[in-house]
Amino acid sequence: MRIGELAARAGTTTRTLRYYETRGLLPARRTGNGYRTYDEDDLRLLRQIRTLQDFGFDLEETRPFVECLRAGHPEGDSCPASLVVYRRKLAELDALIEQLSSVRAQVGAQLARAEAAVLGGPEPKCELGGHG
Amino acid sequence: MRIGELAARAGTTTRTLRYYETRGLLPARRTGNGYRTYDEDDLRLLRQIRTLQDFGFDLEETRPFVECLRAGHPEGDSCPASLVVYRRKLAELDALIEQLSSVRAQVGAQLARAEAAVLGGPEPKCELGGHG
DNA sequence: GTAGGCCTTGACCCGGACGTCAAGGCAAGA
DNA sequence: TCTTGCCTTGACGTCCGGGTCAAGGCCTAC
Repeated sequence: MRIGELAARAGTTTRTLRYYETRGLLPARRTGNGYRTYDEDDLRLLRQIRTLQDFGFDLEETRPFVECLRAGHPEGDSCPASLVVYRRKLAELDALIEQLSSVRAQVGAQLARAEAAVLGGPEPKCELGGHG
Repeated sequence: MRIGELAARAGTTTRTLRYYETRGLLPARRTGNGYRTYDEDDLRLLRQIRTLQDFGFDLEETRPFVECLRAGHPEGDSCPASLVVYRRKLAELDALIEQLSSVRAQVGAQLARAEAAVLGGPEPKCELGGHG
């Protein structure tokens, strides 16, 4: 199939596929007139990339999965390198969620304090340890 | 004070202050020779901006707080517009945390599945299992 | 008078994942 | 033949918060 069909079947754009090719992630064969041509295996690779992208993996992080599939393994995560990426991503997610939760708590406290100030006058000035 | 001193006292850079000025967020008075000049109130505005930036607010979101202070209110969040930003940010944080938690669960499940497959699953095409 | 440190504006650079033209080639239908 | 639609490469734009020069002005100290 050509680039337009592949893009449509994967729910993405031709621009994206050309970009992946410049990154060496999804190279294409060419027909006589220079058109890119892809097969069902390429669609599979592309869907692996897209799934991981939807999870927030950046392009480089999808590479081990793509290479794993291209090497003939049944799944993109059938290789140790992919598992390494999974574990690193889990650690990143945990750290990020923790940080965001902390920020959420602080912003929530600020909002509560500011709302109280509006209602009851400018008595408390600090976010912690109220007195008086 | 001039731009270098203000930057140093706020723990930021002169480039950042000039950038804020282009955004209309922290305009500066000028001396006869064209140098920017700031006072203690500007330092206060700048610190408000930096605090919110550290929380992940983008620059535009800090504007209501800055204008609130500039209007003479005791705190940057003493104005309704600031509270609106607080609430919207809380909603964004909640949505983001929820989404990341969902992704975290899915990635965790994928990792568990892939690890199980490596240990005992069907892998006729390769011998990643190690111990057979 | 000159070295050094601060200041000015302008302009380009970074990353990530593409979007959006521009100019033209190729294939198929009416 | 002409139109339509898909394809090609190349190049620039986007978002965001600045970083990093470069060329030159201002002020002070020695």
